[in-house]
Amino acid sequence: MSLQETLSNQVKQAVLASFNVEIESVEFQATRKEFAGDITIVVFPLLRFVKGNPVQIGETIGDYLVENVSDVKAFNVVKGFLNIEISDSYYINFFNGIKGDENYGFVSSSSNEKAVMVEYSSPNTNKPLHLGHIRNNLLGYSVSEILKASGKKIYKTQIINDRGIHICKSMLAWKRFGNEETPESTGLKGDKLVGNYYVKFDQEYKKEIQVLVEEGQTEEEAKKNAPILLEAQEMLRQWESGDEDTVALWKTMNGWVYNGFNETYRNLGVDFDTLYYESDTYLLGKEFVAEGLKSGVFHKEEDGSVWCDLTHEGLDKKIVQRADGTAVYMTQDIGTAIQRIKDFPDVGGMVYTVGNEQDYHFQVLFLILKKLGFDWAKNLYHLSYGMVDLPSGKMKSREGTVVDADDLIVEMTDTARNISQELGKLDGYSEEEKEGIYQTIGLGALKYYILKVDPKKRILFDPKESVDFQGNTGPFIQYTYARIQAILRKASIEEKDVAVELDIKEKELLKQLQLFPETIQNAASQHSPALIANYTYDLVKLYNSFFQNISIFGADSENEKIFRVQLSRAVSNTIKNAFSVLGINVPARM
RNA sequence: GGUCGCAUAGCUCAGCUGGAUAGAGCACCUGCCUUCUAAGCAGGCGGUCCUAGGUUCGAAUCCUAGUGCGAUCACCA
Repeated sequence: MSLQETLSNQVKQAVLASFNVEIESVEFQATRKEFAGDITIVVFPLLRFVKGNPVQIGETIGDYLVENVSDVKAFNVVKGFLNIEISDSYYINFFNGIKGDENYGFVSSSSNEKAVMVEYSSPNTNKPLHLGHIRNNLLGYSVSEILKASGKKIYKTQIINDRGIHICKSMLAWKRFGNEETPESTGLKGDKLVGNYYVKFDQEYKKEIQVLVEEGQTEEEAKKNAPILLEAQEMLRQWESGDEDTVALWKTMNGWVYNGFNETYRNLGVDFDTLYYESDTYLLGKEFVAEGLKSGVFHKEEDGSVWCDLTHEGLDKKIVQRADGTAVYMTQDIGTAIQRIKDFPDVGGMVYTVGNEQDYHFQVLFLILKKLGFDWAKNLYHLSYGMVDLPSGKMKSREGTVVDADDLIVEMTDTARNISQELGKLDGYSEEEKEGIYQTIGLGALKYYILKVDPKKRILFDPKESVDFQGNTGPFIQYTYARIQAILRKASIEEKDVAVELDIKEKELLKQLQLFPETIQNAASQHSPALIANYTYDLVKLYNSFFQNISIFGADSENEKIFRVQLSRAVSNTIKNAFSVLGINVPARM
């Protein structure tokens, strides 16, 4: 039983014994620094049941707790706050229980629980990944790892948008202007090469519009009639009819893009358990339109289009099938969700990592799936996140105002290299080892910078102001980890449980360590890596203060030295575990 | 216009189910490297928690209305 549960029961008994009243719950909070004590019981809520002066009630309960709970050492009452001092032995016991646990904070998954499928990334195959994708990838990966750490089984997936007019545009431009260029012949990453032709298409398209306008067409007509666009549309029709040459080119160019994406994913440190391709799934869902019509969830208009009326739920009417019988985006998503459950029958819920511009779409999607009667539909979660904006406004790939993912990773690594070389602490390491550390730090800075912010909020990213390496940052936390490793390398202690008198800083560290498991659970239920990031920062702040103010090797007694080394190790292990669910590595030196 | 989200220090952000004098980092200013890694520590400066009402013993937190910013409301995906 946790301390809080014990205290809660004892407080209830105290109130029953002293005032003859039964209360349901007791409210706790951490004691503020300026008061003596470790945990505080708020007396005010009890006033509803117990008439009297809050201070006196607090005193009465305090007396009872000191008398009856061995871990309660002393208490004081300030206004309606009952501050309780907990004995050192309680914290020492806790520490000895967890200090050897490498997986502290993590819950291993139980086989009888349903798995969760997390979708993230899901790019289009006509252009390279940018900063917005980075946020998506980091969030999706981290939430997956957090859910895993909280005891869930996870499948990471993405749906690759590999078909449609956008990829035909790149294909067409390559055919016209590409001179048989390949990633090999140009030395370009495949996604970059294909992206270049997407831009090329747009440039040509604009030129043709210009010409048509000069010939007397309106801008609107010109946009529809530009020959290059008509040709791209024709290409899409050919693709849909299975034209061999078109499909072959499509496969080749998508293959280039996948190679490029995989390199970026590898550098970013994210991965997937299973992939879905829109070219396979875009026809799914129509059978459920028929079923929904039968059950009355959907209805047909005179022109043959099929709709779902959600006005009773406070939403609009939503189309699920066009008049010509073809599927729309919503139809596909319905079909894909159902397909996933078929493919992975142990999945009982899904998380969609998609930007907040699609909030409405997912609200509707989840509602429709519920109406269609799927019991897993209640376990769907849209991990919605704010856009990453630049000072100049939104990122637009066609206008070239994007922060390229690969470039950014290189830049961050360069910054880490510069700072590190200036500090010169890596002497004696090989160049290869050094590069690995630079990348760990650079990526750590980037990932932490993005993940520490509440997913719901927008991020303003200024490429001119480099991401910080000091203060509340990834490198700060990594630095503390490396610092502890230096201690551990030098320390030779006898491994045993020791009992020492705790310094205030040591006690604060133990309290913070105690919070880690519940922080993982909270982060999982709220789908928020930011909670882990902030927890870790608090832990590291406390450790650094301890480190700088208390000597480890210069401890007064051998037992104190042993305890401090063990405490340092437990802190570094917790940092490592916390960062692992954020997808951030920790260096042994930096 | 309807709906959804956000608004806290000059800047970037915390603030858990309502609790004590609202916290960090950056920036600016002071100190601390001959001793375990100074990417650090100790301290200073800095607040109309968007506004107005309401609920409550108690509101940054909950409710209502308003303001500002963003998103969305396609037989596009």
